[in-house]
Amino acid sequence: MKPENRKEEIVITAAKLFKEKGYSAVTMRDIAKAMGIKAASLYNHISSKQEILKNIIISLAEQFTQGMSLIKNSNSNSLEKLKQIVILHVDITARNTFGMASLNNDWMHLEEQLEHYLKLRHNYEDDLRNIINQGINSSEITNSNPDIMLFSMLSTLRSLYLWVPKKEDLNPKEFANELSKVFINGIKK
Amino acid sequence: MKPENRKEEIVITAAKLFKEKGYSAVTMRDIAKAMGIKAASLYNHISSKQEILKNIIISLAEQFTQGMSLIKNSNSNSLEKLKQIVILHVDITARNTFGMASLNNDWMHLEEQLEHYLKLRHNYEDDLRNIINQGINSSEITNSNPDIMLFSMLSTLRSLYLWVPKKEDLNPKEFANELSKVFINGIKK
DNA sequence: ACTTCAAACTAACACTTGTTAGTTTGAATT
DNA sequence: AATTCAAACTAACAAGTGTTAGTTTGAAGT
Repeated sequence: MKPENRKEEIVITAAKLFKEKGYSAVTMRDIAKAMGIKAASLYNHISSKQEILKNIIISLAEQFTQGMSLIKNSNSNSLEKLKQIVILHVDITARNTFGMASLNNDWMHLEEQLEHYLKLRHNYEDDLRNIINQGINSSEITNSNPDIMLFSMLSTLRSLYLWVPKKEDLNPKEFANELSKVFINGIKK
Repeated sequence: MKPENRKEEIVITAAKLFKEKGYSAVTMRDIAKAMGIKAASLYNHISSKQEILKNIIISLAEQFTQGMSLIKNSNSNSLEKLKQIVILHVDITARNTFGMASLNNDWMHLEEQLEHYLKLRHNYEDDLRNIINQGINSSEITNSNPDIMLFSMLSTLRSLYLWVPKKEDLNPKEFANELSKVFINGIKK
């Protein structure tokens, strides 16, 4: 039986600091100070700094993988699937703004888990690309460069962690809905 | 008369490494090794690690500011201005993929120049927001949440450094043109 | 040949890093 | 009252950090 609570506190505190300064610039002493304890005490709950990063990133990456799996196997059409993907990103980001910063900016500091992470990310991108291509084939989506659409969507969705916290007035559902409209219809009147 | 060439080499080498691992994770010894010299030798050309970061980021930030100034004072309509902004980003990014990573991810490690940088960035965002609002007023742009359009565009443009190097087949002009189409018309057929 | 000087070097510094070992605390359980 | 144990502590480590001081190298200009 592990003290899962205290460990979770450490991971959350660390994620907050990682968002501000990045993994490498945050020291174990920084994390400890933010919790009001000494650095050595952290090791009663976690085994290494690396383990904190792994906990933040891998759990998020797997949430995305799982969400994508549901969406791609649903029988919605492509545009509906894309909307659901926007919702997936907004939801996960809204529940974990701090961790999303690490997922985006500190994944390269993963050690043992780097390969696993890269595999998940690659598969996720492939799934998204497939949905776009299916949309082009079914004439739901305009037949221009699918990589550019993929890039544009993914860049925006990956940056959500920077904007979601600033838009607390808009609830996640509304935010996702407005954002989908921009992707799908563009900004032109 | 300063050895501006060697200094520039250091800055470029550092930017490459900063892109891979981030400012904090790159040591002066890393930079030196990449140039085939010893860390202490770097100090014949630069005064500190911080100065390298400043050189990378501030020059880029000022290029954006200058470009924006030309665009906002032109007498194009709003959609044309937005196209020109896409071109601005693609051009600067294509000429400096490494530095753009630092601009996006390491600006918070600026010290003396942090305030200056934040001011430039804030003004840039305001200018872009104004162009969008003008487009809404002139009925060129759809009257939905302008912050979401701003966010979507800016996220994509800021992530260009990740994608431009992978798309060497597409020339910058074409890339910018395709990307503008996605922003303006969306992905729907 | 002599001087100059950019640009490299060696050696060292004070400080910070992640982490370990061993110890103390204090509340809950027996 | 005695025991247990999670969770804190102090003290220390080996390695790595940015940076400085002083020295050597070697090509270019006189």
